[in-house]
Amino acid sequence: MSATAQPTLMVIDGHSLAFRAFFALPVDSFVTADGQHTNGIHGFISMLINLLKEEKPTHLAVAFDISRHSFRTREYPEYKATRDATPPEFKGQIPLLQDALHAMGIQTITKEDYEADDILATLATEGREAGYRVLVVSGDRDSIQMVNDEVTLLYPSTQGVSKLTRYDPEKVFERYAVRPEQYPDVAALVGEKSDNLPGVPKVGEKTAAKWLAKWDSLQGILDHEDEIPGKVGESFREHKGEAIRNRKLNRLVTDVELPVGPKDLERGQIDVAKVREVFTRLQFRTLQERVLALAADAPEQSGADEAAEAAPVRGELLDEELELWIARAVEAAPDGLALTVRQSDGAVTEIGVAGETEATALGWLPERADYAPFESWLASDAPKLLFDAKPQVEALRRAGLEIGGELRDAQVAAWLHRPQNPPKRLAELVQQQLDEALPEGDPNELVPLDESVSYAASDAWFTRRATLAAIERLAEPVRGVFDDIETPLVPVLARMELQGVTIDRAFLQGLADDLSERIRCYEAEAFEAAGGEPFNLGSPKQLQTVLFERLEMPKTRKTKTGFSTDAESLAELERSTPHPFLGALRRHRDAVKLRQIMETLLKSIGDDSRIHTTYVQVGSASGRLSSTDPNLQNIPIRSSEGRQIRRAFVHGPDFVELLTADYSQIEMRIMAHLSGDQELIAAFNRGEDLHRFVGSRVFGVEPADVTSDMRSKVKAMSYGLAYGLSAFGLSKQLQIDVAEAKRLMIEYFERFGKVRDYLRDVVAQAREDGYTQTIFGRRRPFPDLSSPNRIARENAERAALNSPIQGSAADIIKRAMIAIDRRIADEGLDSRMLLQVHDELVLEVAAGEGDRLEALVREEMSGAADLSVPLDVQVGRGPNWDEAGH
DNA sequence: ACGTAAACGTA
DNA sequence: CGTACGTTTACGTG
Repeated sequence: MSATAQPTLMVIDGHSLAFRAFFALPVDSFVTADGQHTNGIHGFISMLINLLKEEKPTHLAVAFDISRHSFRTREYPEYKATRDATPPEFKGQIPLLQDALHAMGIQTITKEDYEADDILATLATEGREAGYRVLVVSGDRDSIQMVNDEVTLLYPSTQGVSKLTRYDPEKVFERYAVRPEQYPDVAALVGEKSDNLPGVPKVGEKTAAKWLAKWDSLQGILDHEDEIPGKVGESFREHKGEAIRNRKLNRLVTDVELPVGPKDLERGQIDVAKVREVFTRLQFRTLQERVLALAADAPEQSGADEAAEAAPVRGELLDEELELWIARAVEAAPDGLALTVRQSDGAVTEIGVAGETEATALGWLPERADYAPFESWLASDAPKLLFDAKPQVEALRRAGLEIGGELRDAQVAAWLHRPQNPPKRLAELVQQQLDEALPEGDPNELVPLDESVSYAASDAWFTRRATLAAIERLAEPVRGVFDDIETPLVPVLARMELQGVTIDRAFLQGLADDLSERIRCYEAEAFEAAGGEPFNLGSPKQLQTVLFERLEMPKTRKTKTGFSTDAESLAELERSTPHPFLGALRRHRDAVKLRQIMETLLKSIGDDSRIHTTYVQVGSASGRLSSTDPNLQNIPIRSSEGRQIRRAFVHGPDFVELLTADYSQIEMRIMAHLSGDQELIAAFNRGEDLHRFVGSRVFGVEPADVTSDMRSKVKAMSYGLAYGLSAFGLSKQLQIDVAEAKRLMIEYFERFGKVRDYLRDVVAQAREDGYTQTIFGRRRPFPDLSSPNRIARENAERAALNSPIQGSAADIIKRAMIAIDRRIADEGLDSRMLLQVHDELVLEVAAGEGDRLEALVREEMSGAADLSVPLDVQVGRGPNWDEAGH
């Protein structure tokens, strides 16, 4: 670094640049393990490093606003009054950024009652007078007035924060056609929307520049205001007050009293230890290296953001060599080796393995004996680290390979951190956990040119490091969920998926064929009723034309694209404007929906006559599983028509029946437990009909006198409460007026006050902590609880209300599944667990095992949690899912 | 070819 | 203006 003859002072507006970076970088890509957003900090530091390298300032300071208030807001309350509140994700980034800057030996300056730009203007003025070359870095247009021959402004382009435009006097003139010191006059005339400062109507930059060219300054224009012709002239004379006010406000103060002057701002030493500490906390691995490289005055490592250091890959090993390699690797890595299984059409093709110091890969061919050491390690109870373990484990099982030991899944660990959006690919996890870019093959290259690069080995290498990092960062109770619930669940789910459920194809096909026939009838009926013209009944758009134009029905509620034709709206129409078309349409809709479900199921039946769904372990933010390809968690049950579909779910040839077991009212029980409401707890312990009991309290009658109408109202309310139901929502659901719904709710909370207190406290606690927690320690962040956006905030409140309840129920059934799976194995039973539908399990019963299995399932499900209320389990058995249900 | 909106199935 | 999901169809955009 060559010393420049003239010292260079760089002054930066910290707030405005961090804010720009915040909006330039995706919020979700920069979050620490504990949920702190860091995108603004990342962008700022990254930009700063580039500036230090390119501009080599000898003196440096970063100025921050202390608050949104300054002498300007005191004098003119409307100044900046329309600014949106700071986004919650930005909150907390500024203090952390200041920590990072201090660690880098960079001074930060604030001044009560002044904005950062005033500090910059003061330092720029003092610096210039003291003979410095001055660089001002700011995202505020008012900074343009500081520019002169010695002071250059670096202003972020509209693109992002990485590109800065240099404004010297020539550049300012080129852009605005005025001299820098005239710029505030332009701004005063034109106005500044973001500061809530309207200007003179009809005056834009062009007009302002023209006037200033003629009369030099706002004062000059005022002196000649009568000479300005036309409408613009009138406008100016009418609104000159605004311009004068704006000009007062945008004048930067150049003599703020500061504790430091330019000479005190010589760049300090980087505190290496502190940089390590702060940057590690922020999980900025690459930036940390870049900063430390800067300190060592060494050339930077070639941008780790673009490509991480390649994995140390060992060539293919066989027999004794492999045995030795694995033995050493296991020895050095008690927390597990990583595994990556590559497959093609469901068959294993290559397996990568990674330890502490090296990774290797095995090209997989069935029947090869030289991989025996690998197979025995695989079957051993040594822990295995994987990203998205389940499909890989299933491929290994299909290849006849046994896999033992804990299956620690990095995707699951990362999901426990951020259950809203888990990493979908390994590359995302690596970026998130290690701040490195995963080396990847060119996706456009069908056949890799360089066969020597094994991405299986490389992926395993990065999987290992990222998995350990993700697990390490789990907060203590969440770590418990990972170790005791999610990790043991992985092989259980894999078994369920591999097992699949048998479908009576002929029966299902028969149902579908019957429906098709009926659909044709309904369709003809509908066209007839609508005037004979055929159209697409499945098109909401065409339907709207028919309903609201041809048949001139009253308009329903609005949707984004027109008027709703959903079931509820059509039901209202049937009440208000009966018409044969509506009935035909409803029957058609119902039948088409059912047939669609049947067709989807038929298409997914495998050669083994079974459907193998995929359970997505990271599929929900609450902790539930989700089911895809096909979704077996939304098979109809409410209508008798729909329930027929469940008759197609049968036991396989080696089994004798299906067994279903479900928790009754588990969410209500969890609410009773969490709230500690003694009356509710006692009712559950007495084994009463809950809704009847609650109904008797709410309506003040004996339980025996609770009518079915009272019971159903109370039932709807009880369930609704756990979802954050409002009086309005309840009134709509029960078809009663809002006042009555409100009365019901008040009465309910009168009787069960602890429930109300609990629901209120959940949200309050979540707002404080930033997350909710289940009974077993699963957490879900809720940043929007402090959102200034009312809609977003209220949505977050309802979700927060529900999440400990829904999440605890998910924890409980997962624990039961693990226990049942273990018992089945320990007791050597041949029966199998097949399906999970949130509060229900479906098992396939082997001959002679029915009673024993039923007892075991009851025991493990009701014993899955120790609550202050019993966990009641309903069990049924039968030849198919419908008859096994009750 | 892909994404979004509307609709609707489950707990 | 009730939480959590997944799938299909229509229809718009490339």
